[in-house]
Amino acid sequence: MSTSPLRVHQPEAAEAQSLGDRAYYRIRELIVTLELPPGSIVSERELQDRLGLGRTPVREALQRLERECLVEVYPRRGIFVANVNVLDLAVLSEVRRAVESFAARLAAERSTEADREQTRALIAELEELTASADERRLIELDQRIHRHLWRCAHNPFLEATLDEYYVLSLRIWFLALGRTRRLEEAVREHLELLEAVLHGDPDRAEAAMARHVTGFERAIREVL
Amino acid sequence: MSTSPLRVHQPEAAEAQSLGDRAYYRIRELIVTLELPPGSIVSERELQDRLGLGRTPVREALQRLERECLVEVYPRRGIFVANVNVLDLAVLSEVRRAVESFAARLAAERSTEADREQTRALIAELEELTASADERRLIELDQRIHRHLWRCAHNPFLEATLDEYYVLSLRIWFLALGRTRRLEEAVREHLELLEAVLHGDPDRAEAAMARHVTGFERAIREVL
DNA sequence: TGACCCCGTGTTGCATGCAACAAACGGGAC
DNA sequence: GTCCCGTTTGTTGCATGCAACACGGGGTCA
Repeated sequence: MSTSPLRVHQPEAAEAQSLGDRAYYRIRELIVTLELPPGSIVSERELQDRLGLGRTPVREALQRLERECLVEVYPRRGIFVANVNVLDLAVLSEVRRAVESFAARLAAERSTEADREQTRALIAELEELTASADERRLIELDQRIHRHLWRCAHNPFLEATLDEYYVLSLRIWFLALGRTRRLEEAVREHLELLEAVLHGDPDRAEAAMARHVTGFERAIREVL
Repeated sequence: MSTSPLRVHQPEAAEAQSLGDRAYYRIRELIVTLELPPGSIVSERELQDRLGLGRTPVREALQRLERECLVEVYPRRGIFVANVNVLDLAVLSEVRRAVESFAARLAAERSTEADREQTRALIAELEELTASADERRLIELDQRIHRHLWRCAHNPFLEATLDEYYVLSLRIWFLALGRTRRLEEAVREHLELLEAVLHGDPDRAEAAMARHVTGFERAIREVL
């Protein structure tokens, strides 16, 4: 599992981060990939040993994760990986549908030529992918596509907000991993979405993203 | 100044919070109300003395504020209150316009009877207020209105996200304090907004909120 | 006069120790 | 057997100490 090619995106710096940041990204990945499953207990001490880090960085990371609803801290009792229920999925998808759609609209309006270059590259990747549908690879690509679109929107606040929501969604996706059967759909949705952004069609991009998020929600809910 | 009736809303618990939370809310208020002006340097040590708290809670608060773009930490050099420029206002308002509008739509769709009761109370307050227009009182009321609407939307993620954005906007409002001249407008906008929510008219609520955020942005930009 | 170096001071990053509290356990009384 | 209570263990909240680094000032040398 730890040799899996799949990773929750760890931004930019390979090394340059503080220990607190590194702890954050590593623990977050453990949670999102379900290596630390929902409801499980995690103590600061255990994470210190597991990550080979001191207590301060681990604590910083956990506080951050708490604010992002990935763990729940019960003072002097323990820390638990947040549970997931179908209601969360609805509430979360509702916000994502609105905000991601808006970002897609902006992306269609604001893509620079460099942005479009990358968009074309992603489209090419998508077209190659269709046949050999490995879901983990699809997750990784989905992630890259969303992140790319956020950047194309050229609004850092939006980017940060969507990243937070995306991580929560991604964990739910992992819960459903292997039981969903809509890869082709997803690919088609992405293609239309990217085409719309590439051609600077905000309405179509917004609608395509809304459909994509809705489709994602439905597919997950079916098997959750 | 510290006796001002105006406060950045400090959620629920009067006492029950941890020291870290208390440090967070107090420092945030200092920053939003410009008692710690943009660009000024704040050291952990100084805040410890000022708040009478230890270093750990202060550090936790500062890290949180850094993630929310209220301070900037330069490792081993110092911590600065984030600067504000007109570009930030545009980028921020853009997101707020989209997300607050969406929340207003949901509020119109989902208000419970208890919610409507409070909405009516806020409308009454607004109508009384019109004459004696004290801007600080207006800020306080604006804040209560927005928070109320978020709650009416019944989506905790949305609420948290909008709170974060609102605080950033509020600081900018403080920067322009006393130089804006659109109180009547704001009141009218709020009235229409609340009426639309009260009567369960999502389209009108959404549009009213979009106008409100846009109007706010323009009014501030004029004097910034 | 100007450039350079050394070192003192201030800052944050991180480790660690102590305290407060919550739960679990065990023994005793009934 | 059951209930109650003291103790023990584990957990996080917070304070504090040390280290690494950045900057500034003063002195030196050219």
